[in-house]
Amino acid sequence: MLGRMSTKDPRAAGLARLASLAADETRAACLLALLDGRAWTAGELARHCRVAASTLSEHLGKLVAGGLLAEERQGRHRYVRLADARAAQLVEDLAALVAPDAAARPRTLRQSGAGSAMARGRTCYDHLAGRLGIAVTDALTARGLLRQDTGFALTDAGLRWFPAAGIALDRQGRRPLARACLDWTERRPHLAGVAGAALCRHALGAGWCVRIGSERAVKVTETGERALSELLGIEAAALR
Amino acid sequence: MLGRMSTKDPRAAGLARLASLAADETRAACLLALLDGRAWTAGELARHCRVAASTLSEHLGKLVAGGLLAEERQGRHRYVRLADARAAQLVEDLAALVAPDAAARPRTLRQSGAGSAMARGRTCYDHLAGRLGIAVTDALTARGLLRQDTGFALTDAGLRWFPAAGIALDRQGRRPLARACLDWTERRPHLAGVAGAALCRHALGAGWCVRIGSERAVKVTETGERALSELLGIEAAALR
DNA sequence: CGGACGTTTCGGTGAGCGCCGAAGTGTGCG
DNA sequence: CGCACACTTCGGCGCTCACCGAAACGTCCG
Repeated sequence: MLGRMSTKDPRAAGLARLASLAADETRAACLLALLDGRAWTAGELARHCRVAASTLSEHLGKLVAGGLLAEERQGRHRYVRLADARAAQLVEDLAALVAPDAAARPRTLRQSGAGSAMARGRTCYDHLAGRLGIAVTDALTARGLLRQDTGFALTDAGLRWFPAAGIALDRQGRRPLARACLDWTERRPHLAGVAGAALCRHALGAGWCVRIGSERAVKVTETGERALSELLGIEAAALR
Repeated sequence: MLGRMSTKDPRAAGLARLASLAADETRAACLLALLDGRAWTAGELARHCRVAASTLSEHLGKLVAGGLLAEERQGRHRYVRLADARAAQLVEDLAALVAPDAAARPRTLRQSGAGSAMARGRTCYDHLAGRLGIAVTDALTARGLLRQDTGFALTDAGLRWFPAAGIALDRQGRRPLARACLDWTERRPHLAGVAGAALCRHALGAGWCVRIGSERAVKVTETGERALSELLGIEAAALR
């Protein structure tokens, strides 16, 4: 239906082509996996999706051609990651809109175990999500560093807090400093954008939290509990 | 590929099913048309998309079942509209991400004429877009009523300005007061959310602008030019 | 009541596409 | 140099789905 001569609206054709990239279950699984913000090899994704390497290779070709993924070749490996923040935002939007259905069924024990780890804390592209992400966002709001009542933006106090906490904010580029990202386990917005990414990077770098397994789930360390308590008054109990 | 037993990730299956709704050119054209925020009949959409009524009926069935559209039956008519603000946001996101390609080609004279009217001013779901939307957003920002440098939110002054200008803001519900929506002609964010919708509703109600034809395009009236100039210091020249 | 009209259902058709395995290409390592 | 490994290309299979026209169903109106 896309191959016919475009006697139709070119904008509709473009939108359909873009959406069709995510309209396949295997490609959707790739996009969700890549929401951890890291680069995966083609082989890793093929095993993750349980399809032949040849099949996945074709999928990656389409996703890259469509602009959703960026690729980097290293030797005999092909690394892919989400192309940019806009591509990530699209996947986040789609995932958030799907959640109502998917939230209704924690499958096997193993999956529900992994699910609850994901619900406690995870990364979402390049920022924190899950109860951890919500706790941080709420703490920032309660301390007057982030405003949610009139939109979603840092306050002047918040603008000073980040550098003071040793977290640099890169104000170059068009990416917004703060952006709301709808959390698909908590069903409430958490902090994304430049500030969210900087905070997540710092949290992983300073050992506040560590990744669990190869998934997106993260676990708050004791160091992290102390730091979050001191800096933002987050009680460890809120993270469990 | 979707009909097989779901031995795969259920979240990926849900995302793929959602995306597949927009992955068809005809359905995409419907979603874009419905971005005007109004309800269309099945027949109107069929003519707009240039397909048989029977074909379009099937498309509407899928879009409604998928939760993107809401329908209302009136006599022998079937009215459909975008289901809610989240569905509209998804379509807006997709459209914005597509723009880079589509912006490159204003087709025939007639289309480019309609295109420039759309570029001057239009509605985007339920708020203002195009040069008009950008002008309003910029004016609000310049007057300290809206903050974009730290995210996207009304200021306290902005919170007072709306009621003072006779525009009520409904603060019930989960919809954010202010939200950035990427404009696909201007490539910059304009005001969406509760405040954007209220402003647009007021602008149409008070005769600041009127719709042109059956499309989304709107035209600023002389009354509107005066009001925008007095209230926000927007010069008429900026709207042409 | 009967015709006009908007919408829906149904059968049939053709095109697109996801999947695989086998064979081919290129890289790295012993 | 040659094997192992990661990835890609290709041919073929089977399923899905958008499309149409014809016919059925409702509603409105004269």
